Amino acid sequence: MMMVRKSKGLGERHQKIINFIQDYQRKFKHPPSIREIGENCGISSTSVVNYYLDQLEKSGHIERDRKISRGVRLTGPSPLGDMLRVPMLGRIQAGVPIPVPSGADFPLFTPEDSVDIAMSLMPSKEKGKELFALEVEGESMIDAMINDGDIVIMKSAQEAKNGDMVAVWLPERNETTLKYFYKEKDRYRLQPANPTMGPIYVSKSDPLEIKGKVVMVIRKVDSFAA
Amino acid sequence: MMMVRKSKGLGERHQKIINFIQDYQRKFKHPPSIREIGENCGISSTSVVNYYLDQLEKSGHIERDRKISRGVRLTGPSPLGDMLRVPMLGRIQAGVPIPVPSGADFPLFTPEDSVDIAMSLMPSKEKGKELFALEVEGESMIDAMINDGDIVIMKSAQEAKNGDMVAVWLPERNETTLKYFYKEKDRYRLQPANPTMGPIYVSKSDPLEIKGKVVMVIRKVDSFAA
DNA sequence: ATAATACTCGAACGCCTGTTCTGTGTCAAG
DNA sequence: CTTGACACAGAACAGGCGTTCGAGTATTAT
Repeated sequence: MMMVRKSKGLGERHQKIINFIQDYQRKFKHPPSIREIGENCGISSTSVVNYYLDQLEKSGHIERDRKISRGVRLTGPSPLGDMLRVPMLGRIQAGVPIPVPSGADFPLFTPEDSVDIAMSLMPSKEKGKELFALEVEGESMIDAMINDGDIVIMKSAQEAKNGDMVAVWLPERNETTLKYFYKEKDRYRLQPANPTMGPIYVSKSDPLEIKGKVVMVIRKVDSFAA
Repeated sequence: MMMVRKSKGLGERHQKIINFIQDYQRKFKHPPSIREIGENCGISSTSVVNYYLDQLEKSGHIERDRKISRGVRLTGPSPLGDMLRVPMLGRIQAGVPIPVPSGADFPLFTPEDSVDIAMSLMPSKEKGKELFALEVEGESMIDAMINDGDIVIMKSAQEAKNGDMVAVWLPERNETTLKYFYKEKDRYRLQPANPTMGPIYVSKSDPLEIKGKVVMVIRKVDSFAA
């Protein structure tokens, strides 16, 4: 007869160890040591922990940097990953200029009022260089498929290529708006994202300030319990 | 006279150390040791590294678990944090039923075709319980302020409260749609997110399948280089 | 029963690592 | 010049930590 007990997948201890590593990493931001794993999983010998760690490594559940302290890490669902912390600079309203990052107030850490974005979601590799976030207030951006409460992640920019979605300040209209940007013969075409709405044309001689390119839009559909 | 050199903020070495810790953590998934910091920052003595680490700790840039190996971690921009990995189940199209999670095909890890969401962005504490992501195909959801290519994060659900944004399958119309859900006297009101568009009314006697609640919408404005 | 395999423990070895102490050179204030 | 804060190097110490070895127990196959 074959063994029927638990030879197939992960044993109870394997799972316990994986869970502990995950919890420990989440809590202390660094991996546990072999002895710590043992103490918290009811294993009294470091060699036994090493025994299971070897198995978990072979089965692909963890990786190990041998010889160095706390060199274990989970491989699978990546409980921790690279993310950007984008500062939330303020709100956009139609009639109010965008509070662009005034320049060198960037190294200031604002753990609050910031948005975390998973690196894997960032389109280009504009790694948080001059990214900032704004919350949309009011429904003035509705023609850009952006609603009240949405969060737009923007990259600071003064110029734009055709097809970029940009935040522009139109002095003549006294209006901030988000539109797709197209340079035409002798004018700029600001195309709403909503295909059912028409574009705005701005002569090249008229003032037009590009504030930044939109990189991402996030809408949290709270539906906060009533 | 006061010192004018660099007493104000962070010195060159402070910055270098912070950057190294960040890069190292990103690369190896665990913090560096004091000696590793020294070697990579041009510091030949561990005591000097410790010297700077103390300063960075007092200034709040890092935290330290004393006495334990590799117990340094950045505090500010949180290069690593808790995030959810939501499986991307497929695409939504107007005339096609939503590929809901058919039940127990959940523990399968799909490192590809998944979306990482920062925990801090999740509205409620529906911690990845039955979350799944869908990519919107076509412009059929445009009345829900959702466009082609958008990613919707949904929570599996068969019922909904008033005000929830839900994905519903309307057998009579043979249509999948995202709408705000309101239960009225003898009918359901499906309100588009776009205020300029009118609602759809469905009699309570008519069939209506709620597939899930929309938790978040993400639009990546690629503007992929032309 | 015997052998093989899986699992567990304890201890010891030795490198890794954080901490601490002593010493040196610089620079500005007194 | 002296003093003292500051930046840095080097060495030494003590404990942390991964690794390895020997041995014991239980379960299963032969």
